[in-house]
Amino acid sequence: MTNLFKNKKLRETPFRKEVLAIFTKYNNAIPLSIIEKELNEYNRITLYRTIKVFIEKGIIHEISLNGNISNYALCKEKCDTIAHYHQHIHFKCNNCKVIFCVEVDKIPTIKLPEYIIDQFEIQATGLCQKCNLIS
Amino acid sequence: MTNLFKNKKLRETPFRKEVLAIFTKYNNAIPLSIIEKELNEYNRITLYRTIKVFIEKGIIHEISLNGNISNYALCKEKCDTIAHYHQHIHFKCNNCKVIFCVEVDKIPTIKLPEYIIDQFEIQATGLCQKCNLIS
DNA sequence: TAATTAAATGCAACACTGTTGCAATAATGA
DNA sequence: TCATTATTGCAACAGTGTTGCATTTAATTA
Repeated sequence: MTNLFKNKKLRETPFRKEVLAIFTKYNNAIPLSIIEKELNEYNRITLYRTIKVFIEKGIIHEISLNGNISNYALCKEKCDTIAHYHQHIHFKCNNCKVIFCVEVDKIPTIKLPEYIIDQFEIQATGLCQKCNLIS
Repeated sequence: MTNLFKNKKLRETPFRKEVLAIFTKYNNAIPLSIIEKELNEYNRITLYRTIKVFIEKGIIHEISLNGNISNYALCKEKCDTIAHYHQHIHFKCNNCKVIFCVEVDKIPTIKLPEYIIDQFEIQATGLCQKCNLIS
């Protein structure tokens, strides 16, 4: 994945590598606060711009669930500068509060008489496997 | 609807009536900026607390679409202090940028092997009827 | 490898949003 | 009408988003 930055026409800097490494370490969506904790040292403006450019280039995507601060997760699909294409839903566990990107075979579609839909996003809340086993 | 506040155990104040009137005037979700423009005079802390308590009491609900500031819309269903129950999806028109709450007969369900889902929310983007006719 | 150039970073600075404690004010029920 | 309790407004602060500009660094070319 060394050439991810090159593919996206981004310069490969130590800071960007560090931030990317944090995203690959986690396999779920994470808020800024976790990224900040993982970084030994950082400049908040650079981090802000790094997140922004990662989203623009389709490296990560933002997940805004109502009442929650934004979370970010790696894009697994062929996202690019033009658009994000996701075959997954966003699931938030009400117990552990973790937000997962869950891959699904097909996103159910819905027809609306008065609207032309070109993208769907599904957010769900409930219990993740781990929390379900415990309770 | 005069007794809406009484039902929710909220005092009926001039300011709350004003804010509620703005919500009923619009038939789509609106951001804080529109509410602020509609109010002749307001205190931002009071507005902040009004929005907060309206959400808590199930009078309005918040809609956070990725990359957008929060929008708010009246709850049409039997929402209360405990939970919001919505039989609608949130649709954002890519052209006019308006966010609509679109009532649907049934929300499609999805089964995930490792998660127990208890609530769904669907967000869609595309073109609304008006913008579709124009283009 | 060194020089060039264009991008990325860091600083300063500001605006906006979210949030609390507390005193003043207003709505409700008796 | 009065007492009680919720609501409002002020002051104040923290956090986040954002920009311009000078400095530094990565990538490119000679």
